[in-house]
Amino acid sequence: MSATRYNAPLLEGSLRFLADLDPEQREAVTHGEGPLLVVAGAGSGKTRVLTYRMAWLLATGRAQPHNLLAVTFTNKAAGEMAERVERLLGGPLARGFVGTFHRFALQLLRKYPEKVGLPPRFAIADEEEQRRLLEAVLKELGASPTQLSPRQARQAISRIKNGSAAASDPLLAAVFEGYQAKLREAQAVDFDDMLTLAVKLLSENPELRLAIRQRFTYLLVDEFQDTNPVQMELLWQLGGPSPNLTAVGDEDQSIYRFRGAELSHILRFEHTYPGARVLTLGNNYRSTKPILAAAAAVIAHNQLRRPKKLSARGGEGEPVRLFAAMDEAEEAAWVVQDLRRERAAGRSVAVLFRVNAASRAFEGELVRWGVPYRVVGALRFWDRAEVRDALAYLRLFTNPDDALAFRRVVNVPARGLGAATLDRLEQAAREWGCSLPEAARRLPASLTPRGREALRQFWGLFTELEALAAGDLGVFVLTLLERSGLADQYRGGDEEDRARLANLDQLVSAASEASGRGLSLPGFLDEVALASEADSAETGEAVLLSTLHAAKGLEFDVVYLVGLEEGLLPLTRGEELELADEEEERRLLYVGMTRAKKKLVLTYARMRRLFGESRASRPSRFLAELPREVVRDAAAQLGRDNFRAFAPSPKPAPAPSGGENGGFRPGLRVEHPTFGRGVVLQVQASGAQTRVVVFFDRAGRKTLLPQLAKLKVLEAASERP
DNA sequence: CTGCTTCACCTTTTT
DNA sequence: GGTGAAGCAG
Repeated sequence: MSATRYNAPLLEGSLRFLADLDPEQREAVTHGEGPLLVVAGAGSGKTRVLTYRMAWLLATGRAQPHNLLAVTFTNKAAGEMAERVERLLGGPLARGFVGTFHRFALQLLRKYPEKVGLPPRFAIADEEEQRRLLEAVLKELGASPTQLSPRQARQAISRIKNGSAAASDPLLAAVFEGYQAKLREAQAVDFDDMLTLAVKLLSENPELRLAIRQRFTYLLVDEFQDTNPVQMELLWQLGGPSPNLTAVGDEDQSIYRFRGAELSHILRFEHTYPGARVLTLGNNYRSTKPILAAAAAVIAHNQLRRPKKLSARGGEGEPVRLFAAMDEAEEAAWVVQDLRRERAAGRSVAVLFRVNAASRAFEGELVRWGVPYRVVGALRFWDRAEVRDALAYLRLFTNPDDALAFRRVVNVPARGLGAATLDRLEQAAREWGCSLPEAARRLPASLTPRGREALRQFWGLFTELEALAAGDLGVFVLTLLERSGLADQYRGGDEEDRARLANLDQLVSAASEASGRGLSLPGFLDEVALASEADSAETGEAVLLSTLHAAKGLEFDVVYLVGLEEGLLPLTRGEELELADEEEERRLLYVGMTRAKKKLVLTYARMRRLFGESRASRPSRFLAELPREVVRDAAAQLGRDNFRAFAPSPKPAPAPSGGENGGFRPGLRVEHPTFGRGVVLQVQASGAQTRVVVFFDRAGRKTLLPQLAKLKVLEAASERP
């Protein structure tokens, strides 16, 4: 089938959509060729700009659908974006790609596995499998858990793979190597491998790279502030030095540093892509003035950002509300009473918290009052043990050499194939130089007669399933659940067992539904592996309970941001916080605050039970950053908690802009003899010395003494509050 | 080999 | 308070 063409009448008709945009948005949407960064503050319509830009590119004939490659952060965002573009155009986005970096990478790898040395049906190792492999590697290397825990190793390896760290430690290097070997042996890749291998694929195959560049002539990236170095490299492979790249992002909403995201990608965009255009969307259409003023005041304390102004187009509205609870129970009770009133008034409501564990108190309270709610970020459906067992069977069916899947389910339900049998199989696999499942198929002589028989039965199931492979996936999965005994495990049990059965039912429905969309079994498994929690965060009638992370991109009439306490937001593990970490915590708060359209409530508890035991807690340091005039009860509440005294003494306070600090103020473009050009982030007056924090295009962030550093002022920055 | 009990560790945040 | 590994009896 040929690509959809948008003919002239439709074209003219569709350009009318430009009238929906404000001048800033229109400027971004109608940008021609070359790299473009759209700095889009919270609620400034960035998704609108991205979708309208895609529509504009199509409607003006610059691109055909298959020329568009749009990358979003979640699958859900991708779905919404595609839908909105299609609605604007009244036509399908056939063969255009709209999805996550990972999905794009996986698609490439599925198409050309042999070019990067992968077996055609490689598996995707989930977190638990990663941990298992790492435990084994660490054990083999004789590393004590105090040296390097599997968890630390996983984090470190992930950072190395996504390019935000190097393997400098010898032990870590050895673990890395052992881990990769085991992954390959199991014919699996982990999440980070998808990206690194996609980069490898493109960088080592010039003809393929060229073909892809010729096909995808327009690149669009959402949430650009959360890209990590490998993703940047992938973009580079896809677009080269002067791509038609539209990057949309906001450094104030970067909340994935822990996952390797680097703020410098957005802050240094013009340097990475010389000649790039940078546009700013400065109108916030989401929140009322008090909400936005409060959020802006908080985020202004960050140094690693472009100073900018976001003006509220919304009305005055009610002040931000602050509530101090005795403990987490009172916090939940108060919030639920308040949100019941809001719901009665027909407003959408969310409760946001820093850590998943905080949702429990609210769930209890909501159940008590019969308020419908949805939890995002709790144990994901796809992560439930019974679902994973079933998926492992499916994986093994898809790839008979998937050792990780085999290991998971040979003995589920128990069929007498325990540790001893697995040891023998492993031994045999080593001797024969084949995969573990392959050894199990060859039934080595070392097996006991019972083990042999059990394995025969086990494989018999797969033979039986062959006959159904071509049919409906739902039927296939249902048969699998019955014949394997997975379902029987939970029959006639307690409430928990019934819940498990219900989950398995849901899996059957999901498979059936995927089948209806034309997905094959491998396609279904890939989709499941890439599914994220945020994907399921529908904003319906129910109250949404969500982590701050998972709430990014959503909006609600009323937002309750709870647990604003030292140690919880900012989250610390005992030790003090580095500046970069504190700033990320502040951004998290900012993201949460800017989800609110009409009403924002911030709460904290003086006593919180975390971990079984009760601990006295202090209000978050960020509360001291709220401008009192927009916060109701602030003086009373904070005064009662002697809050100012609690607030840790801040770093040298940001100097008032335009002050007497040698003529430097945030936002100024400057030049340095060694570091080159940059922008002033902050001016610190401490004693007689003035220090200037500058973010250099090439050299990154530096703190300088301008008296010594020969900093030259280039120009006044465009935005000035 | 299984299923039970006990014990340690844990907690960010997620594609 | 929850999970998962380890240890032990049948």
